Order: sequence, then C-alpha cells, then structure tokens
Amino acid sequence: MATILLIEDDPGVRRGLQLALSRHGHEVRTAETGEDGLRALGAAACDLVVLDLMLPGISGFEVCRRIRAAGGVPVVMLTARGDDFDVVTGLEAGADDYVVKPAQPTVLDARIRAVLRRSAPSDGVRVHGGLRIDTEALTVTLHDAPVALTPTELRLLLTLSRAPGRVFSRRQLLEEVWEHDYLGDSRLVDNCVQRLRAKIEEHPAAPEYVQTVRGFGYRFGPL
Amino acid sequence: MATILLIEDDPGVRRGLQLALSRHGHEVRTAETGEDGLRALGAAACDLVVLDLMLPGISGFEVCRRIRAAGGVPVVMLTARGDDFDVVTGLEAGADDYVVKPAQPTVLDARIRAVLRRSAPSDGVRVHGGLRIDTEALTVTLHDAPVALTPTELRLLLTLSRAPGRVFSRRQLLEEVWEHDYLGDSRLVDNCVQRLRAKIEEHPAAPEYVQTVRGFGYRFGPL
DNA sequence: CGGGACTGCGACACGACTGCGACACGGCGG
DNA sequence: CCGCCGTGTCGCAGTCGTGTCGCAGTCCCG
Repeated sequence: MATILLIEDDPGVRRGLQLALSRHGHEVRTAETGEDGLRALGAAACDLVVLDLMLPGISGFEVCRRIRAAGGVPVVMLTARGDDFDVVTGLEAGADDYVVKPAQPTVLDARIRAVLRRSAPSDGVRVHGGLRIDTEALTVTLHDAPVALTPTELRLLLTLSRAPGRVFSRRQLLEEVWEHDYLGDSRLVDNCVQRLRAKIEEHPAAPEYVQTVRGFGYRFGPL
Repeated sequence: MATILLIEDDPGVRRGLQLALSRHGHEVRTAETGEDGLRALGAAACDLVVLDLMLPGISGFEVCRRIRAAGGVPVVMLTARGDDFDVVTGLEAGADDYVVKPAQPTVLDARIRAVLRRSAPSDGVRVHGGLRIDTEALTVTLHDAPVALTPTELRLLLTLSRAPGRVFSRRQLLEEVWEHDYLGDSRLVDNCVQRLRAKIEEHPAAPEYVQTVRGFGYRFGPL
C-alpha cells in the first residue's frame, strides 16, 4: 500500500507496530530517534511518517516541524499522553493526524489510509483508491501490483490525474499529451483511453478512474 | 473563520458546541437531523460539516456518505462511542476526521482548522439554492443528489447560470449553446429548457431556476 | 369574450458519439 | 535481417442524445 517510516524509541512498541502495519500491506522502515528519522527521510523518500512524541534527543514536535518544513510528507502522531495540550500543539505543529497509545492497529491503519487519501496531491505520489501513481519514479501500481504502461498511456494518466475531477476535452489532451496541433477530430484519444482502461480498470465498462463525459471529454476520479 | 454546519440532535450539546465554535471565530449553522442537514447544505454552501453519528432518522454514516458523494465539503465526525468499529467505519465512509465526545472545544477547533487547512479551496463552483454547478468537473447536484444532464442541457445551464438574472433570447442561446446561426425561429430552445426543467426543477410548472420571460426568452435565478 | 400568439409537453426517428476489435506502419533491439 | 512492441487509423455496432412535429394549455390584446 505505502512506504511508512516509523519513528519510535520503545523496541517493543516499534516491533509490534511494524508487524501490524506490515500485515496491513504497508512497507515499514523504522528509526529509533528523531535524528535517525530525519536522516532516513533524507536518504530515501517515503509516503508517510508515524511519529512518536516521546523521543530521546529532539522532541517529536520538533521533528514534526522539520519534516513539514522540509517537504510534503504527511505525519501521523503517536503518543501515550491523551491530554488536550498534545492534540492542539501537535496539529499546530503540522501533524496530519493523531493517534493515542495504546493504538489499535486497525485504527492506526484506518488513519493512515485516510491521511494518504487526503494528502495525495501534495507530494509526488498520487493515491486514488487502489491506484497509486508515483510522478517522480513514473511507476503505477494497482492494489500493490505494478502496472506496465506505455509512455503515451502514462502521459495520459499523469495529465488526467494532475487535476482529479476536472474534465479534459479531447482537444486539450491532444495538445498536452501528444503535443499535436489540432488537425480535425481524431479518435486517437479514445483509443488510448480504452487501452489505459484495459490495464487499470477492473471493469472497463464501468470505469472507476478514467471516466468519459459524453460530449465533452474525459475526467479522472470520483463521480 | 469559516462557516460550519453542525448536525446534532441533542439540544444541549448543540447549543454548547455552537457557542464554543462561535467563540473560536466560526459562523455556525445547525440542523437537528440528517435530513435537515442535507437540506441545509443544499440551500446554502458551507466550508465544513460537524456531524454527530447518533441521529434520529438517517444514520450519521449514511449522511456522511451522501455528503461526500455530492461534493467536496469536508466532514468531521462526532460521537459518544469511542470503539474501533466507529473509527474505521467512519473514516471509510469518507469522514476527514473524528472526535470523541465529550469533546473539548479546543480539540474540536484544532481538528477543524487542520481539516480546513488541508482541504483545497474549490473554485469554479456555482451554488444557487439547492443547485450546485461545478464548472470544472461538469457535474450538477440538486440537494446533494447528482443530476445526470446531457451535453446540450449542461451547456444551456452553464450559459444561463453564468449571468444569473440576465434574460437570454432564443437567438442568443442558439448562438452560444448550439453555435448555429439559425435563421427563422425554432422550438429547439424551448424543448431543451423543458428537458432541463424536468431534471432540476421540483415543480416544472413553477420553475425555481430556469424561468421563462414571455416574449423575450429565458432567465436563470430569482426575479 | 374570443381569437391569435406563445409556450409546455410527449412521442419518435435520425444521427452523433463512444467503445472496441482489427490491422498496418515504423522504430528498436536481438 | 527478422521479430516485437508501441502507435495511429479504420470500420462496425450499440447506445444515447437531439431535432422535429403535433397538440394542448395559457396568456395577451382587441
């Protein structure tokens, strides 16, 4: 589902959560301290950070602020203390969500999925339902299974998913994806959409991701 | 700060939260049931919905699903039950966040601000009464229920709603919507207006949105 | 009060639009 | 040199949208 960095100093909690999140289909890396976590983030990108507040060295709040300042990786905070001060300060520090320990794995997973669903457009990875589009690595996975797209199909998907919900006319797509000048109407776009659907849609007749708006063009996403 | 719709059946809780959120700078409207809430959403747009789960009539989950299906208004759920089932199901239903009662006003406010910060500002949306027209996604909802319009009906509605109150002659509409230079009068516009009314008007005989100005043409909106 | 003009409304047939499979061309690598 | 893969073109079929027609109801004006 997603690559998650877990920053947690307690070895027992760390292994428990790592195991639980792995079972939910995530790839989990771990760090023991805030410094380690920030270094790990710099070394390799991840989709989301689960961050304990009580850390040796730099506090969780400070780590959160630095992560948010550095880039668009969403953060889910994790703490044993459930008092209001933590909630407010944590969210003010830029956390995207907040879970109180002891955390039920199902709860944490639901929160993580909700955050990922929301923060999709902010960074280089776009997640919509079971579809995951990495705009930097130029890879697409469907339910964690890699999907092989041709260059044109990929450009089409990238263009459409750049503005989910917005309708693109065939003319616009021809200009942006094919860089053609308009020469009469062409069934080229329809054809490429059909091929793309065959690869990423479970039911191409009732498409979930690439939808046709009769008379206007195509649209990526819900409704 | 923001306009918030609070859906909560308990009068005491409702007034308490309304007061508290008002003190935090929000404009708060209220509804007692899910039906009332959906109607209120249709009548006037708001920035965010605070939704109690335990409601008479339609359940909070169902209300949440309908709100998300209809459009982009973020939802913060509110419930007395804190068990895992609620959290997971709630977030799966499309809620953006989740607060357990009794809610500290500072916590609720922090959550609301966090959700608002995340939700992108949506433009290109025209709201008139219960009618919502998204000019980018090219979707129309009536009281949060999606309305299926044909391309011509949609172009007609977009043209009329671009200038509410202004009267468009049949000739003008033929040029802008159909791109015909039609000589001679045609009943084409009348026909399309009738079909449009059948879909978006509750009482087509006494139309609320598309009104006829006898001898001149048609007009969108009141008076 | 009556006639004429204007509009609402249902029905129907033609046509446009899209999905979809088949095929040809061309580039690239084995 | 051959074969594969990506890409663009063509044609067919089904669906849905659209324009025309006719009738009935309503409003205006003489």
